[in-house]
Amino acid sequence: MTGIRRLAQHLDISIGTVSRALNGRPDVNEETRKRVLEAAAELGYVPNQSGRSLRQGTTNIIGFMMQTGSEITGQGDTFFMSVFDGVQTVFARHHLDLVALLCSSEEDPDDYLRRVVARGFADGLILSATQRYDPRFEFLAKRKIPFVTLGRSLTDVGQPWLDLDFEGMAQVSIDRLVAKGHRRIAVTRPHDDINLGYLFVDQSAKALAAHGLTLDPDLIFSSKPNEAGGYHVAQQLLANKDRPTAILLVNETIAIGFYRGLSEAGLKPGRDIAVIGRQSPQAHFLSPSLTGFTLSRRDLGIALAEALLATMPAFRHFYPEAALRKIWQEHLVEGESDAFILPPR
Amino acid sequence: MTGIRRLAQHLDISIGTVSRALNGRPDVNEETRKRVLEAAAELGYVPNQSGRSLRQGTTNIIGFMMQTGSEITGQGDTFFMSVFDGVQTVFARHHLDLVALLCSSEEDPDDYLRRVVARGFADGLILSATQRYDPRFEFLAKRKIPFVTLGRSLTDVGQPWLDLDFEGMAQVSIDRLVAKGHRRIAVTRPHDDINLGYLFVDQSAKALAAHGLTLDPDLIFSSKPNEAGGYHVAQQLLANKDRPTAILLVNETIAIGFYRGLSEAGLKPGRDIAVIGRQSPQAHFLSPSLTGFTLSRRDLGIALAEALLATMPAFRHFYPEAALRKIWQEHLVEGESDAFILPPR
DNA sequence: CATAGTTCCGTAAACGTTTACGGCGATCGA
DNA sequence: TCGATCGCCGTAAACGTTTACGGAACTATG
Repeated sequence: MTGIRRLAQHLDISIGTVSRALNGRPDVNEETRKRVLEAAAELGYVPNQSGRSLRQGTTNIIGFMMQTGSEITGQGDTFFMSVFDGVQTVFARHHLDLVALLCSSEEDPDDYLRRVVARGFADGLILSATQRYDPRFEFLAKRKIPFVTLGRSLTDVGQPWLDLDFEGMAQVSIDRLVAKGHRRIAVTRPHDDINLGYLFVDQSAKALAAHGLTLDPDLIFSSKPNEAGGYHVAQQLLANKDRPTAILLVNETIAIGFYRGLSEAGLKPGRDIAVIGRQSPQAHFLSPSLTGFTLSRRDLGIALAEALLATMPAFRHFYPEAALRKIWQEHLVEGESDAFILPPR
Repeated sequence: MTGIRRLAQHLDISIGTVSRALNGRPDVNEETRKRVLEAAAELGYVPNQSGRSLRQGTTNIIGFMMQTGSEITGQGDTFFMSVFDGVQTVFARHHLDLVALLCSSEEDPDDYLRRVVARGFADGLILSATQRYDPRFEFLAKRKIPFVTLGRSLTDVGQPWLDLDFEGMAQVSIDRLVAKGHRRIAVTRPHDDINLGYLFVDQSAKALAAHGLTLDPDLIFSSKPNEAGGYHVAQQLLANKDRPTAILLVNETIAIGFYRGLSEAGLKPGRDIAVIGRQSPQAHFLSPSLTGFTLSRRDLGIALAEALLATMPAFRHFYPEAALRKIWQEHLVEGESDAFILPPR
């Protein structure tokens, strides 16, 4: 309705000049630029996205792909919301918009991604929940779509990634628990093929080995990354004939269910068993308070955005020294849940 | 690259025919349609969204507007994710895609919406977190953008809405607590101008009045809709000189923080105070278990999608009898948190 | 004063679709 | 047999931008 044509007509100049004025091109008189901008504001003109995309093959949209359905996505959405906020502060500087691309639980993620790319939805993508082997990487690389992943994978196409320091968390946790006398330590891992599970379990085993201990395969508990999964972990733990004295929870969201499971059996974290997990807005208010790792998700979002832009030709020069690949250290917040010290034998 | 032109050339027919074949137009030979579809699949052709949108002014995208930043969005983890899943099962039938439009916490929601609309992002919108008076409604109505809201508002432009039965929850909760002997009952409400807070508090007062009781203004606790808010509520409650014997928590996510706050003061829900809240995946695993209201969020999502499509001319005839406005009853799941019975005086 | 350079602006061609319009051959009805 | 109808298809004009190109007016330079 209020296209550029109408705006040009209203100002009695050509649409070419209007476009140049709006896009900050140098070859336009500053005086007329001012007039154009004022008129645009007055008439509430905003360029039509379709027309612009069609012409210059760019959408000014970055998509963050995630999966819906409570079964699959267990990451609390407060996690992503905080990350989003960091991402957006960077994008806002470049007039980029962030949208969440929601892959239904009924659709195959690879098919979904194919559709997104073919339709030309976004100029760049952020992928999360990276699988151990993730075919999405190769697909995007072949199409030369800029993307960054939140999470590593054994599939490596040279794209930037950021990840949390799961190895570090395993190492620090094991050392800490062993120092408190624990020798029989359980670990959790997500039930699916998400990559972090492998990293965490492997490093836990290595850390134990360094102390001359082994990771009992019966003490590796798989769980869905949600509260129900945590409850199930507690049940697995209780069912073990030689009950472990400590446990590491790799997922943020399972702590609540795990606490509940223990409580029903009359056990209390920090008194009857040592628990180390991941801090989160929820876990922070558990009782007894959870000892766990944390980091600023907002900063993570900022880094994610910068890493992505650093690979996009149009924005690369803004971020010449962005960290393209980085493992983010988390730091341990001490709570009461790992207060349980095993008496020396 | 692989545009419709290339596809037509490969088949040696005109692009017009190709387009008609792909779009299921009647005036094309079934034989050639088959050839076109096969070739399209073979070459991996997917119509460019920008070109299509530009031509027919439609994007096949529905946007769900939400706000990022942990301060603001406190809706429980998987609440939206489950709703999304319901929405998508309906949209999938019509080749509509759902994306979450993420309004940064640094941007004014009204401005954001203006931009979204002007750029022609989506064919329809779903709004949540409806304010008591919500200017977004009038803006969208004036532009004739189809939209539906998850939540009522005093602003009413005739759009469809769905909402949870906050009045019913207040009524049932109050009746239940009064029957257990409670006379001094506290309620919570969100700290901002979101509409549900007014509904809930008003109805609570009415329900109390029906029993000859009054709602003490000092027992209306405002809180941010997150765990920290719940903790703060507990502190407010403990600071009250004439401590209430029961409390209603209107937000899903505040229960955990509230439990923690009580626990630090040596109080236990169900033993020292009666608590009724809202069920959620987290609350389900609280200990003692929370008595609270729940409903199928997936069904809510389905209804939301159908209500929206029923207002869109292109889809209206598919949903002739969709509920355009409906208050969704929740049902009470009994837990242990309201077991506390006040001895008769 | 002539020439070259600069500054600004208008013109028009793209970008990839969809769709109104018209046309051609074939079929049908009388 | 002839006109009308029908089925199918090609042509070309839109949709709203951006941008390469060229030109007009002015300035600087010799």
